Amino acid sequence: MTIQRPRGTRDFLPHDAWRRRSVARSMEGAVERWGYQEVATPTFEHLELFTIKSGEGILEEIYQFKDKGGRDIALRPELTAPVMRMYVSELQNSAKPLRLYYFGNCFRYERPQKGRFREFWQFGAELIGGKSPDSEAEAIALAEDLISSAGIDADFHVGHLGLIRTILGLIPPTSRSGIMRMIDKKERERLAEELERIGADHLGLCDLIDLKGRSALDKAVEIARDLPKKELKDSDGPAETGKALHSDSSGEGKRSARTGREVEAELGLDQFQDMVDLLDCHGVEATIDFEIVRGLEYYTGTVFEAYASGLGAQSQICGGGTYQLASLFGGKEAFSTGFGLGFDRIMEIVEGLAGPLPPVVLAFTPDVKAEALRMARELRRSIPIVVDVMGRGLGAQLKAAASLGARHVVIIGRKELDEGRPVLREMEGGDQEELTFEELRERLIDAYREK
RNA sequence: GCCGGGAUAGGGUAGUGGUUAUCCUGUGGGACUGUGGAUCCCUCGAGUCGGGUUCGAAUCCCGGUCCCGGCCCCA
Repeated sequence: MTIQRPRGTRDFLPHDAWRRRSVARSMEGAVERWGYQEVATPTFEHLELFTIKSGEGILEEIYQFKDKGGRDIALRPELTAPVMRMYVSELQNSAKPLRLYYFGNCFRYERPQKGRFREFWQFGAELIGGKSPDSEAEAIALAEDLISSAGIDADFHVGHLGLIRTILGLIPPTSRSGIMRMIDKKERERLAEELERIGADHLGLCDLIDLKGRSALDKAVEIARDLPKKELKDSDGPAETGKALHSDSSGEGKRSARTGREVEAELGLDQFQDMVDLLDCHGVEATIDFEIVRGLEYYTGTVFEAYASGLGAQSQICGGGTYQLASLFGGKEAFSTGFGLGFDRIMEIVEGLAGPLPPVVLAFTPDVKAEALRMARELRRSIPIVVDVMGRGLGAQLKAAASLGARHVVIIGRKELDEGRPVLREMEGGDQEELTFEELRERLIDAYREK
């Protein structure tokens, strides 16, 4: 009986590995043209790093264990927290903003299904050190560039959490997470019923998350302006108004005295407007969509997601937003915008990639093996060269070359060596010619360039 | 964690309780120690695992594992 792979893991055969590396290289090339630098963090971290950020609830989906020193260790379930941990401990004093990217495997103990595995790869970037419409727009434009560099079309949806958080602040805390879930799950009817039940149906939440596209922002601004006048109808008690607003302290009286414009600014909607305009300058088409909430864990402003065109429910391939995590890990507060790309899902969509180029085979008669190996060594400085290790005769070597898919075979025997003119054989068609070593080398290099 | 469908050589498959498990492809070798994918011959290689029923199980039953699809979840 053979040993199986652990559930939810995959082997990548040469063709798959080549495709993945090829796409990863395209994305790396693209992200580096934006001036981002690669970073790498450990595959495992202290468990605490992830529970601080995401809460104890994630424990059951984390691969964790005690090491031999009794430490609680976790295989990383994502890469934002490790990168921010690294930032806090080693990069806090570098010039801002910091532009970092990463590509690495992550682990989650989940039920595998289409596009979801227990070991999966994330490609992501973080722009650390500023909370400006400019940096948010850059992050989104970068994400868009990465996805298209993989040869994929995606629809971008951008949203903003300021207003939703404020409205949620008017809702009894016990109802909030349920409401959030319904928004996230797009359970519109249940959401409406629930809002009505708790007397919050007049706050504009349903209207807000229905807002899509160009006019969405104006309408959101209207909702925001009306909001201060509103209180919960017959609710069980006063909700913790304003608590969800990230500027921590504002009394009720002061709040309601504000003008609509101030409220709008405080919610960040004006900045969001700027960001959307900048996206235009970046040449990115994105749909404004206040339904994007991304779980609301620690995102503070703009949030965004991307969906691959032409796929169904599994189509989300990117998610990100603006957050403040540095202080959680003991650093000075720093706003950052980042995103992660689901590399495996992208690979499921990518098509039209060729495979690796087959090598050139150097075939030789057994009596000149030593000379053949020397020649192979020379050629290998420029081109992939394969020589027989099975002790096969010349005919069998050619047969093997054919099944490797080789397009060229160099043939040498005593005669070719004596004349100093190896034979180059075109496998397709069977043309052969005798060349000097230098001519041979040039010819092969050219042939390799073309493809 | 839940529901459903699966699992037979490396890949693809046939086989409804009965000798030695079918075929294709593939691997290695040979015909063929100076010219390829053809042909022929030989070889290698399999019923997911564990229990049960039975004189006898790839086949029927139970459980585990893994895969596929869906639910939950998705930082």
